[in-house]
Amino acid sequence: MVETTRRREIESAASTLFRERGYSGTSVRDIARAVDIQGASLYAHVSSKQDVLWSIVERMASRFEAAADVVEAGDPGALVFGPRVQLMSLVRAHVRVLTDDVEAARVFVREWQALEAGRRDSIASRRDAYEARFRAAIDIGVEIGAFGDIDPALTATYILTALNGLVSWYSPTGRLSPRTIAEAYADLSVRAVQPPGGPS
Amino acid sequence: MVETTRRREIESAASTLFRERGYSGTSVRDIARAVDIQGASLYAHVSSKQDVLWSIVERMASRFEAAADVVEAGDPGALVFGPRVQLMSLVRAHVRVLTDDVEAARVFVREWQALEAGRRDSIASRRDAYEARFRAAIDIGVEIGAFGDIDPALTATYILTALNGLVSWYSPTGRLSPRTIAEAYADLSVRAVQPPGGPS
DNA sequence: CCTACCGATCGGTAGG
DNA sequence: CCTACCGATCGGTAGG
Repeated sequence: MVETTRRREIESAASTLFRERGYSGTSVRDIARAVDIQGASLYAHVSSKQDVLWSIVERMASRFEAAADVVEAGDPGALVFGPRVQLMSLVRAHVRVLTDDVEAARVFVREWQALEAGRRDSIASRRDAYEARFRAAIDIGVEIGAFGDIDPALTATYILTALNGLVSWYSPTGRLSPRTIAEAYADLSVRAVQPPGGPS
Repeated sequence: MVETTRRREIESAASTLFRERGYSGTSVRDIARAVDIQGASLYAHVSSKQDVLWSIVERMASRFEAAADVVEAGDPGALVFGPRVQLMSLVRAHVRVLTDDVEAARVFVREWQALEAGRRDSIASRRDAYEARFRAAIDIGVEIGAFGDIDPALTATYILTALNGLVSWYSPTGRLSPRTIAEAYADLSVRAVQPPGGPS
């Protein structure tokens, strides 16, 4: 369980399989076959099937958090342009993480509930905290009147589920580039929170 | 396999289990236990586990189609008020079907890919046709300038995935009523397609 | 709807 | 990383 490249190979193969068949629809032998070893040999690299799922989900959770950190720390325009720009940046960052590794992203979005209780709870609260960052931007926008009179929590959920929906249709070889999608989704999201008269 | 009420009981119990653990994470014995019979006895009512999934998914597909039929046939205002009202009505109808039976809706949204190839393809094309009805409303709005300059296909996907996201958080006992959600989601969706200057 | 049973496969361990 | 193996469980059938 030391050699990192082999471990990554396994996680990558597992991501694809978990995405296609789900966590419980994928057997340890399926994963082993995908990396051309015997089923039992997989345990030379991982300690359990749960362990593989955890690695994938945990890594993706960290990526989303790191991307939001960059947005919140690095954008000097946030204070100038306010919640509109902040929300658009968060959306673009989220889409970028999703499209950077759709296989793993899909596992994160759809299979995290297959984690054992303790780990599942940990991911659940990290997801809540992450969603709160979107909610915060919307809160401010509503307060200062830059956004319409919307429910911030419900709106954050609406937007985030729309973004996460990407994992069920996006393909790197599809007609739309990650950039195009990120821009279109940022526009749609920011327009959804607009006040009736349009942006000021 | 005649008695309808028992069959419905089984499908309802299966919906809950499929929602919680996924199709492949649920055993035939799990379903049987939920309706208090022996595992093998389930086969007196259903012909296979796939069969149960199919019944749930097919029924939900029909409900979505029927709801959209009502919107398209029954609303005399559609011609007067145009694509804005049409889109809002489609959104409201979709949310209503989702909230009417979240357990089954979640199975429809998340487990239909566990169907065997033929049935999966059939559902896939019905989903495409359904999404096309949203796309059509958006197409018209863009053409006549009621909506902004957006990609109708991408926008329809954005909206529909946001709506379907409901299945991962909605609870009948939660703080938000189906009506409140339907109205908020219709507003958010219609604002997302708005032209820059706001509605005319 | 039950008991009894089927072959196949499951996640994982032992011991090299 | 392999062979050999473990007990448990899988979806489903036979026969009543």
